[in-house]
Amino acid sequence: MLTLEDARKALAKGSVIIFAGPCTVVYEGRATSRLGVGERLVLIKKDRSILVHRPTGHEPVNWQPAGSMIDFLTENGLPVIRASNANELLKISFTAQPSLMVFDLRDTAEFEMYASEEDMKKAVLAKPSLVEPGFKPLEEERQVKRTGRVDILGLDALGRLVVVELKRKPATPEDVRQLSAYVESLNSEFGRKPRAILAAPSTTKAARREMEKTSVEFRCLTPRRCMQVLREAKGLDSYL
Amino acid sequence: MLTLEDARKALAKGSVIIFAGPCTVVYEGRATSRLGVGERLVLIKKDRSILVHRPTGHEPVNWQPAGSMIDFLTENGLPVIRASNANELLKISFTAQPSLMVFDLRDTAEFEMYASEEDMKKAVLAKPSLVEPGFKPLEEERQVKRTGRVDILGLDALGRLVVVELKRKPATPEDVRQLSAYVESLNSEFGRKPRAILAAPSTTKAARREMEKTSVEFRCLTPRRCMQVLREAKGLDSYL
DNA sequence: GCCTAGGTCCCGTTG
DNA sequence: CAACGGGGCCTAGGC
Repeated sequence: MLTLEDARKALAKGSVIIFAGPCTVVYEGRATSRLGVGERLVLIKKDRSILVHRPTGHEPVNWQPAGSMIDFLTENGLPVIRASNANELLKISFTAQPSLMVFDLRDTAEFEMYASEEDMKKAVLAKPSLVEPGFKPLEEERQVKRTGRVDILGLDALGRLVVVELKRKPATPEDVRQLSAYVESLNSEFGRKPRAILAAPSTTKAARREMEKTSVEFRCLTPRRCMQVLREAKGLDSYL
Repeated sequence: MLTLEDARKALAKGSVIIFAGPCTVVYEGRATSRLGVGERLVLIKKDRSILVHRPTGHEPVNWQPAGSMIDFLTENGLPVIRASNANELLKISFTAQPSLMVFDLRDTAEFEMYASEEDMKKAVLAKPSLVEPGFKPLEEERQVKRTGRVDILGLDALGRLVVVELKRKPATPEDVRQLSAYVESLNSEFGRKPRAILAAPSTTKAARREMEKTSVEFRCLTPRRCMQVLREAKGLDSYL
């Protein structure tokens, strides 16, 4: 039978802890929440992130991000977990003795994710015609100066400035507004409107309406196609 | 020693399952990911949501939302979990015998959250002067017709139409664009520009610039203040 | 430290 | 069903 003292030691040692049992949960911070008695799992990781999971749902019902201060207390003979940081407090009060499990997890593997918006950008830089024939991205340095608002700056076949926004999901009116706001700021800076191209697998209807109003152009581009292009480019690289 | 057959039965019965052990994870779907060998916790909930947790970090490294199809297989004498839905596949392959835990969690409690944007709206409807002296929200019916884009429609002390956008966090340029897009659509519909008020605890600098350009007004309003007003309104209700 | 943008975001609500 | 916006979003990157 593991005790709170075991939990303290395990956490100090860098283990992962799970409590399983009936509890109530109170949270005060950016918002406030209350959760009555029910049986839940409480995960405490070695970085002192903490998750309260109900028996359903992808998302934890309550949590505290990594780096919080974790205290194990006893109130009325039952365990209480306090997880706090500068502005927030999470308090988990068990209403019966929970079971306690300790895990020593070694995990140093790298996590690799593909088909992100960043990958789409790499693909377009490797093969600019994905945007349109004759499209030429500006050199990296001039890209960087404009970073943060637009994904790719370039010139079209006629030498006109083009701002390209990439989306891995169907484009929304929000995406269109973001792009046309950027066009406007370039316009007032240089006195000339650049072309704007929104490259995404599709658009919502409202986005399409917004595009017509603001003369943002749509170019169909899927993450899948971009990954193909990246594979081909890589294959070519290793061949050469 | 629990077996995969036990896991199948537990899941069918509505229990929550945790596997703990070394595994690799492959995901194919909206994106693609690869995770090499490492020791992790795999939670499978009764709604067949599934979470793969590494020893650090609030977020699961891989997952599948509720309702996926879960298969427990054996490959080379070791357990494999396949969690799939129409378009996505998550495959967890253990590289050594994992431990298996089963939990029967009863949890029917209601989760209550306060200080949401919705609560801010309630507070303003209870005490419209939170927006400005003389502000009068339109009746609920005329609100509803306009729902989905703007939080509150009302009239100011001079009878002018006012659209109010509430935010519980510092207002961003995106928030300003959203509001002014709405103002524009009302303008082209009625031929007259309504006033626009963004009520939030603060604004980012870029948002402030965007507000000046588009004549969106700022009103400082915190979730905390709104909760006070709601408590007072409630207290008054129970007194009357 | 603030601020911005992405995410397999998830999730609820509405048309 | 798509679509739209909130969230204690979290997290990574820039400045």
